[in-house]
Amino acid sequence: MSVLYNILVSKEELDLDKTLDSGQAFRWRKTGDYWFGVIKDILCVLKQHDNCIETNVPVERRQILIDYFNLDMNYTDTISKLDLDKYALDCYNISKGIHILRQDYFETMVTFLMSSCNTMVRIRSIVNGLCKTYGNKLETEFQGIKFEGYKFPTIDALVDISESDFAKLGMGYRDKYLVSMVSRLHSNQSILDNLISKINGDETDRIDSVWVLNSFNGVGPKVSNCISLFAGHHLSAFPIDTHINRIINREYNGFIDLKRFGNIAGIIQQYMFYSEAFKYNSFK
DNA sequence: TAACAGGGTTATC
DNA sequence: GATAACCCTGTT
Repeated sequence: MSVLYNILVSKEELDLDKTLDSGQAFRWRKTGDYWFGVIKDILCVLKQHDNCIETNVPVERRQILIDYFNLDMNYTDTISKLDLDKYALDCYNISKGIHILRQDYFETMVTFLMSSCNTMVRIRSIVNGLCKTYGNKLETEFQGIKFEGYKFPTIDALVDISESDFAKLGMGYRDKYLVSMVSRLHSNQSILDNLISKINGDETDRIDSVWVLNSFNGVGPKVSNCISLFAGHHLSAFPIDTHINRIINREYNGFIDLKRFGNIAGIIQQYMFYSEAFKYNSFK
C-alpha cells in the first residue's frame, strides 16, 4: 500500500519541467509524469499537478524539498514588486515557474566545473557517469513504478581517482581540474565548510564565496557565479555565459544595469537563460 | 570532409 | 585586453 504525500504549491509558482530542465541541475530525469532525482540521501520522486506535487518524500523529511526547491520564497510576489523592462518581462512570462535550487555544494562545484565550453547533453553524460561509477545506488518504488538513481560521490570516493580514469567518462581537459579540486578539498576540509557556512548569506558572503571559488583551477568568473547562485543561493549572483552575453549585446546595447533587478538578479538571469536557450533548443 | 561551437578558463603576449 | 589552446562530440 502506498501513502500519498503532497506539497501544496501551484504549477505557476513552481514548474518542475522548467526548473529541473533549465540548466541549473543536470541529474534529474523524467519517465512519464514522474521526475526523479537524488537530494542528499533520498531518491525523490515527484509528480506535478496544477495545485500540488505528489512525492514519495515523507512528511517528516519534507523540509528537504522545501529547502531544495526554495519553497520558502514566493517568486510570483517577489517578481511583481520589480519594475522590469519589456525584455526581462518577456523572459519572465516564458520562464515563470522556475525556482533557483539549493543544490549540494560539492556536487554543484563539480558539475559546473564540467560545464565549461560543453553541451548540456555531454555535461549530463559526464555527471551521470561519475555518479554511476563512484556513487552509491538508491532504489525506490512509488505508485507501482520502480526508480533507481545514484548519490553524488563523496570527496573521499573521488580523491584517489586518476585523471585517466576521469577521462574515460568523457571529461576531456577537465579531468585534471577535477583531480586538483578534489585533492584540495580533501586535504583542507575547512575550505568547503567555509563555503557552506555562507549559504543563504549576504552580499559579503557572495563576494567572499566567488573569490574562494575562483582560486580553484578551472573555475573562473562564470562558473564561480553559477556555484554561488545554485549552491550558495546567493540570488544576486549573475553568471554571464555565451547566451547571457548575447542577450546583453542584443537587448541592452552591451551594458546591463543589474540594480534594476533588486537583489535577485540571479533569478532574472535564469529566466533570460531559459528563454534564450529555449529559442536555440540548447537543452537537447 | 572540414569547420564550428557548446552554460569557459588559462597562459601568454 | 586580445588570442590560442584545451578534450571531445554533435551539427552544419
